[in-house]
Amino acid sequence: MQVRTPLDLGLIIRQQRRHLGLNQTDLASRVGVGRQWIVAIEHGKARAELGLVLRTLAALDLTLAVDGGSDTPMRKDSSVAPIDIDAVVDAAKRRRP
Amino acid sequence: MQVRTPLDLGLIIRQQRRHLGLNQTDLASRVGVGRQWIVAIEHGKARAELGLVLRTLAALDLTLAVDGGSDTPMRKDSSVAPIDIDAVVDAAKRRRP
DNA sequence: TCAAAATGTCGTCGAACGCCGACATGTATT
DNA sequence: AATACATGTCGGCGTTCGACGACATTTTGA
Repeated sequence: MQVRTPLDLGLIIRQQRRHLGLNQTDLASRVGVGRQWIVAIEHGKARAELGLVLRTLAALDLTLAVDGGSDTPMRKDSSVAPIDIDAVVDAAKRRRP
Repeated sequence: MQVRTPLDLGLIIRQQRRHLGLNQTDLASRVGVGRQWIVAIEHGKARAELGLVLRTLAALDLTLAVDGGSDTPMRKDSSVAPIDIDAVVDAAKRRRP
């Protein structure tokens, strides 16, 4: 499921919470936040703490993933290995000798 | 790329920022936050605002996705359509008549 | 229908946010 | 070596968070 806005996240959380048969109070104590925080996040609170959000997803057995950019690089030229030279040089440069 | 902790997110952001050839100041103004916020998030700040995080990912052309739970259900019995009865009933119940 | 449970909202409070400007250090380009 | 740029860190400031308790409003179940 795609997540573009805080509300997207909130709807997913609510759906999964109900899917697991939990009420807001249950989930709140499981995550370690106040019940009111659950209410807020499910309503798409934009200024919620990142850490609490991640803990909430974990408590609901949901996995978060980021894709795009350097992951799944352009497969147009399939002959050469998908190595990002810039990234390699970059990484090598900032390694402590 | 999997995201389990705020630091995971920070490392992905940093990598993608460099991949796009941006410095922290560039990214900050692109997202609409202070440069210090970029510094913090790349270091795994747990209490960062969700909304700013999402805007940052969008600014970096990264996509966020949630999977698990009711999404990608068990494909063992491939004959029947992958409909979650509970979810359907649940949705129908809370529709305004 | 009625009572219990779930959900949404209010106000108070200490703590932390994110912004800004200014340094300090590191890095690279000449 | 010297300069310019990138990154990390500090303190001050106004704003907002999230916890908590209490209450209002659905929603559920017998």
